[in-house]
Amino acid sequence: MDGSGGFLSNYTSRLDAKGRVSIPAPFRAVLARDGFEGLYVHPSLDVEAVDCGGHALLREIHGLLRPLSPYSEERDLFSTALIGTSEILKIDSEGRVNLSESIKAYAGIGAEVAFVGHDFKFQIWEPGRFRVHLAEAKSRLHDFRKQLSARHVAPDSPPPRPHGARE
Amino acid sequence: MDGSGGFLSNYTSRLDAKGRVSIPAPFRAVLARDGFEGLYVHPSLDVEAVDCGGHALLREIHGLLRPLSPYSEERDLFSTALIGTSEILKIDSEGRVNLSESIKAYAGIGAEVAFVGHDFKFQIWEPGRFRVHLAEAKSRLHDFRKQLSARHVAPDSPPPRPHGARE
DNA sequence: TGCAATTCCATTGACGCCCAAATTTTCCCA
DNA sequence: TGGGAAAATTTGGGCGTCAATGGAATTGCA
Repeated sequence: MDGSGGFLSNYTSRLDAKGRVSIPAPFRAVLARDGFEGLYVHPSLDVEAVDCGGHALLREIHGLLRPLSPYSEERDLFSTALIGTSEILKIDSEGRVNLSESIKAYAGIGAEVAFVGHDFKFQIWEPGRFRVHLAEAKSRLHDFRKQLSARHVAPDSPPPRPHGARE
Repeated sequence: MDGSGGFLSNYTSRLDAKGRVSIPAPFRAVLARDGFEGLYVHPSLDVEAVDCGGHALLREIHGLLRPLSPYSEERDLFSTALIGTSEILKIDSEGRVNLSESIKAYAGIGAEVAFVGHDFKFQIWEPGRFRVHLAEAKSRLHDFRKQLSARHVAPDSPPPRPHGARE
């Protein structure tokens, strides 16, 4: 099912003999609503996967660049990494795309890919790498929540604060 | 009776030949009041069960992401664990859902499931695991209350040593 | 003209959707 | 307080649609 929100959940599927993969139908529904023609794609900045999306993703990218001063080195770097390596893939009438060689190389993609929802965009991973990445993400999230809860309720160990200080 | 509050009590039922389970009617009433279309589902962050709900649960999950800056590595990572593993299940006209394979795998679900109310959300468990979890929860709660009462009785004596110093 | 890439078409299987039966629960009245 | 009727819920199944996949045909390019 597909709510009215963004890209959600994850799906794995095989490339066929010609190297095509069908974008999961729920994701296609989001793209259709977004109204972008084709699929906007660029290598992800900090992981070995590719970011995909439509207008919403583009907006996010431009939002990242806008605050950077026009001729700064920083802006140049981002612009090179994001825009310079972007592609727009065609989506055939069946909802399939053909990943370019450079994309497959970057993400280490072979016979299968994993589609992973990130609300305004989704990522394409080599499934094995994704499993590792997901485990890492869960573990980090677990630590993060532990910190949060430790701060919120200190069940039976009142912080060794001298007096009755309100926080 | 079903109050006007959240998800309450627990129910167990079997999956049918097509792998469907009907959501207990009292829970459906809560969902209807919540107004969410479908059932928002996510592997629980703390236990081997799945969290289910509507807008209220969605708010909890997205609330973890909101404070993180848009294109940060941390944001990406957490959204992998949160959004990438969420699903929205369709509820048929009889109030049944079809659990995905990944959900069943995560929770170890076979032929039966237990629905457990948690106020603003409910969980789906493999019944055996739930019994174990419940037993442990009771035991932990017992210890916890013991500490509390001990503190009351001895108002100014040094606080009793906490139990399990945390996993 | 041969090769490759893209578009189009067909098959398969899964899933959503609807209808019907049976069991359980609720409520009312004797 | 017990029986029984009515309603609601839980089950089971059938059918149609859509998505995924594989192959065929057509077009463009060398």
